[in-house]
Amino acid sequence: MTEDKLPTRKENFSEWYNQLVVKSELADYAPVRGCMVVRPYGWTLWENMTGGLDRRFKETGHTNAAFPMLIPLSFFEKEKEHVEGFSPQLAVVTHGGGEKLEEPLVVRPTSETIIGYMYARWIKSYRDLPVLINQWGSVLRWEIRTKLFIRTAEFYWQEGHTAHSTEQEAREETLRMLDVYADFAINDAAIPVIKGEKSETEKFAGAVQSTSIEAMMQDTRALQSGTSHFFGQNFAKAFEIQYLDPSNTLQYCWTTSWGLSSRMVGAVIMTHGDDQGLILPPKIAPLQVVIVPIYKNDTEKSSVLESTNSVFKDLKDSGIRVKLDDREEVTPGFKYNYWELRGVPVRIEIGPKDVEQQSVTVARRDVPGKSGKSSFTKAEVAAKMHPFLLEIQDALLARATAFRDEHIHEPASYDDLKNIVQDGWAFAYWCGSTTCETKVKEETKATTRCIPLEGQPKVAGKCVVCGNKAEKKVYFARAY
RNA sequence: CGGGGCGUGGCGCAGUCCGGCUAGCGCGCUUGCAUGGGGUGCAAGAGGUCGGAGGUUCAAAUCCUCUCGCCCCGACCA
Repeated sequence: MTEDKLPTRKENFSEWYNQLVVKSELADYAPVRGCMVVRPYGWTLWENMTGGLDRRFKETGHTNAAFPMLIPLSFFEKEKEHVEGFSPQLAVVTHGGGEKLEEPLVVRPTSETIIGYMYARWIKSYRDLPVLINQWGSVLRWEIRTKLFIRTAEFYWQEGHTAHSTEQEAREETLRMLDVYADFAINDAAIPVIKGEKSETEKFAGAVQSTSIEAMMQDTRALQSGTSHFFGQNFAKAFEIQYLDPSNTLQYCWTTSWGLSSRMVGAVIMTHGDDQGLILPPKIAPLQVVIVPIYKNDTEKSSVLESTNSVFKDLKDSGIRVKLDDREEVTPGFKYNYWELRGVPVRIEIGPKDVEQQSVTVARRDVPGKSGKSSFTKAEVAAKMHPFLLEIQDALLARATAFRDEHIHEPASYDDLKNIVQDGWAFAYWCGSTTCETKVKEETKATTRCIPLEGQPKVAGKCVVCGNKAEKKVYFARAY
């Protein structure tokens, strides 16, 4: 375990991220290229995220199930765009039990095909609809360039798959789950996101329409943090997912899928972290409070530990995720840096002076140095901690929102757009043509992120690239 | 696929050109003592078939041949 200083975000944002993930013990590199090991601290963070999502899925009527990891290769060939989109990324199992398999099996890169196959068997009548199933698991997409949490071959996620009797109901489901993702991102992860529709080139392979939530990282690059797809009847026709309607006519279902992955962990790191390390939002932080005792000799030690123990108990009893760092072999200063690197939202310091005054010193992770320190009386710590954590949660969201808004600009011209996307997002009229989109990508590396669902102008304008009539505005940005 | 670079304790490196005692250094790790309100100091330890195979030699981390792996740049792909 190395505890050297991180590079600053300004010096080298990418290197800051790579080292931070490893040093904070969120994750580590696995012996297989492209794969990562999620360490206990990182997995606890992910669990706190999945918990918030899973609760929301249940509230919106979904139930969990599990589908197999291995999928017959032939399944992928049933939907044309789907196979074209995924075949370069597939890992294929050709042997089992020492023998060559009759049909190769694909390690799932996503589960539309196998779930579609099962839905076709289960759905017979309009009375069986809607089917609202979610699956938690991992998937594998072959990747060369990897970055822990952001792009790895295997990653953890959930994928919801639903089938409906009408187009409208399926479209509503897609937007409902996009709202769930946005609500989670904003309120739990304190990440402001923009909901929008993907362009033809950016949408999911096989979808009629893809929508996503897009977040801005501190290097101003965009990160797609959750997606929701409307498939129309594409998969229903490929897998014959059919039902008899009330008039005894055979109909194809309308299906959707939606997913949010462990990439969200990367989003939390790159949205909130600073040069000292992680800054975790209290709602999802594995530890919300860490207590550091300070003493010089045995006399001080016993009175200080008495105080830390009682504060620890008060906080724990009130439902706070708290840790007492009573290690004797490292100094308090070392512990400050250690827990700051790991992003614990609140640090409580208790020394002889605090004991004497029946108080504790409280330091906020999101406000470094003396200005983030204040004093609570010992008796009120537990009562004050809940609102204090909420205040921090709000401050993180406000800071991230301000940062994002400062880096979104509306270009006055195409040249202006080229400048803007070097250090921000450009919000501009776009005619919708792939030609214009591709031109921007080739000349600036920026792609269209999404056509936002909200905040569209009432009147048409001119495409920032070609000058033709444009109905809607889109975000252009460099993306992960 | 083309060009360049690197493999030496857990991590980062020196030593290789010009072969020679027991292969060093920093960080980390273990133990002890002191220290303790912002990355503490001192001392004693543990830990290496020098990427692998073969060869030259009295003697190889060092020279020769083959081989494996990784990184960077370019090409290709999205």
